[in-house]
Amino acid sequence: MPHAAAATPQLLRRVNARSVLGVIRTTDVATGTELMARTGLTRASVIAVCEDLIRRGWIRELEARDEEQPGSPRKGRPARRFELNSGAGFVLGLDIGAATTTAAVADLRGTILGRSSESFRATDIPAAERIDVVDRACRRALSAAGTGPDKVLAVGAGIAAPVDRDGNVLVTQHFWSLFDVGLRAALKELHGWTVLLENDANLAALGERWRGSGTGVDDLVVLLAGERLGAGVMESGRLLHGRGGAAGEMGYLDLVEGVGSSDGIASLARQWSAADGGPAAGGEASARRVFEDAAAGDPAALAILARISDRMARVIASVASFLNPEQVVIGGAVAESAGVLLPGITALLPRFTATPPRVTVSPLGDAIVTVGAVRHALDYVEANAPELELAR
Amino acid sequence: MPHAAAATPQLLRRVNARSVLGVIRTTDVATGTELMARTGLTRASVIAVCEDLIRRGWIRELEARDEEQPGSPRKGRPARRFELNSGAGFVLGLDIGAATTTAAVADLRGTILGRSSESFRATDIPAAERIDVVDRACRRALSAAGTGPDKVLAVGAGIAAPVDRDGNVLVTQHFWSLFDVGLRAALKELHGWTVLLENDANLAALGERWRGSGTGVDDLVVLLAGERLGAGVMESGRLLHGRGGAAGEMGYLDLVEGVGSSDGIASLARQWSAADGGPAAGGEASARRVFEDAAAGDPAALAILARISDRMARVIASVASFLNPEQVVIGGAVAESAGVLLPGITALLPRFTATPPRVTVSPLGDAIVTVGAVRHALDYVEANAPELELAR
DNA sequence: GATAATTTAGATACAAGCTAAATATATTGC
DNA sequence: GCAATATATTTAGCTTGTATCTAAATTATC
Repeated sequence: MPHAAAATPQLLRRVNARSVLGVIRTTDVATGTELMARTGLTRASVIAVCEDLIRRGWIRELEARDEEQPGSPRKGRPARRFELNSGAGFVLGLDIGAATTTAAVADLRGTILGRSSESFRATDIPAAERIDVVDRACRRALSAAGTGPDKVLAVGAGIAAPVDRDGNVLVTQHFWSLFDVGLRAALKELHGWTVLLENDANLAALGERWRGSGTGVDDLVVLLAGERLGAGVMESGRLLHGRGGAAGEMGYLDLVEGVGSSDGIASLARQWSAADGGPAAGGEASARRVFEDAAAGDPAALAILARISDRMARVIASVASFLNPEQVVIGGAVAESAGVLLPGITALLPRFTATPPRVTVSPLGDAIVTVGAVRHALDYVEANAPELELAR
Repeated sequence: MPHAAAATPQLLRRVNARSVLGVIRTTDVATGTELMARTGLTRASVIAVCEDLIRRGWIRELEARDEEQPGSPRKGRPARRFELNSGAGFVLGLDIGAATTTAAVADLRGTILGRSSESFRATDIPAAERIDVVDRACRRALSAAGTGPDKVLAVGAGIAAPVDRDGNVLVTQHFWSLFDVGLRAALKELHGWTVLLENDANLAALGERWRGSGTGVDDLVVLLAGERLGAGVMESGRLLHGRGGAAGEMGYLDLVEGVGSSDGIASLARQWSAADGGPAAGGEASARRVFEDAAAGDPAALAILARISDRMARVIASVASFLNPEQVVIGGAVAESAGVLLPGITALLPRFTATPPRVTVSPLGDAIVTVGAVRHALDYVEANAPELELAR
């Protein structure tokens, strides 16, 4: 029996409050008149909503201004001015990798105020120790941001494993299974935080659409292309998960001609330069070395980059053919270097797909997942504001 | 400037009316008390909403019952009983193929009451003639259903071309470009109908989720697998379109090992049986013949089916790997015959993907697209009820 | 066959939230 | 100082909801 929630008059206030808050979030300061124009509400309603929001701590009213606003030589009675109380709460964005966890703290505007990275002692440490390291990264980032754990409204966390729509980790991979219930329960108990787990490539897509090269693109694919290829897919502005959260996994590349594996750019550069008798295989720097050598004009390195371009073109084309995104962004550790590949990839695409997307490289660098995690947490906060309790 | 619509008190009635109508749609008859239980509204509100809906023609009140209801030996004051006025309006579902157009008429419950197919004189006839044929199919289907054009609330129409979220046809393909503006404008002018264009595979997915083997599955892929492979993809209960509506196109199969083209099952069966020196290539019946021969134990035919199974397993695996659907349905002209392929496909899947979906065959046969088109039109009607005007 | 129990209907009171219109209040410019 | 202007505030009224009480219709029981 679907017991739908009845729409009571209070629903109107919730809807309108969210709408007003949405406008205030996107402007520096807003007057009542501006809010009327942008929400379609009458002044009485706008004021009532604003007073509500002030009481709940989400916005605040500015005092009479002394200095002249340059852009607004106004006459008439001065308007009441409202602004977002951006420090009323904070969110955490986590990038939990195999070796390192990075935490970022942002205010309600999404301004990142603090960061901290902590490395794990080893890759096979027990879950409790792992959670401890994550917690330490969070605390340090909060300190750096000048705030504390009780001000955190939500935590977005990215891991390199399939995560379904409800934030549950697909348990086929032992390594990450510890994080599913464990992390959420631990941080809930320690600080009362709500943890929103997501796949790292999915968060990268959120981040890229928010503050990367795909701003405002509704049909966007982000390829994390460092060691192993993984995709975060947004269609019509929504993340794709699939039944068990494994959407964006690229195992099918094993079967694609001219590709054959889901190895990433750094991995390929290393393999192929080793095969060429280049720098010893396994070297951390050898991938970067290939790009440097190519920049210096080394023919062997250039040949490797051409092979990588061909391969990436096939990968991107296969995705573009089936999902028809407007844009594909290459992100991850190699994003900076990958810029030189773009002309080659773009030129090859029409050979492999009838619907070639725009291809760009992420400007977010290492922060791509944490930025996305922050966005994910903010999405949650914004969806639940202003009912969400700020004070604690 | 996003001029959001203000939430006025009338919004509540709209929301609640939709919710009440949704319950009535899924039950045969509903009493006030049942509606209270399932909507969470109070009796006063339920009655007010129902009276509204009666006035607008969407539901009607049943008279006092004479006969005993078997399942309900009730005491107490008899309840008022409401039911959907399922004949208050109708929808059309069209399957517009290259050779033939089929129209289906359904009432508000989705019961299909009439069908009609009309063939085109040739494939290169002018747009006006083509639209004429479509119109004739519509009129005949409406007659068969015992209703008329003025009772049509919406028309869902499927074509074998990419259609974007707004119902615009990707103009790369000349053949279909005529249908974009032309069909919509013509039917609007002739009858005042609202035409909702969609890709045929997408409609097949809607149909399959509604009344096929994928009922209620949120992450569902339907493969139209007759002549050319095309996919309709639902993720989280929503259709995927991509930027230009080309999502679900399978051109990437050209690059997949062991596949190499997006030829469908019937096409492959014909090709391979001709190569074997089987029935002359091009014969309409030769595809079916392969399945018949295989059923009779013919080794050559069995070998062809094994090859087809391997190929389909690779196709399904590639999709499953990237989108992680819960289920993949094989539909289209060959769906009936394809049942024998299922064990083979299912057995091969784990070799090609870590996330093998359930694979089934569509029970909807030729009607798969029209059923989906009806569902598409009903979705529109239900989303706009009860504001949508019934009388004309 | 009258009475009690039960179930639903209908009526009344009231609260939340919105609009609309009239009135009041600061500020600028002359 | 006064008009013009832009905004704020107040008041009345509408829609829609909930909650509560009373009335009506039917079945079960004595």
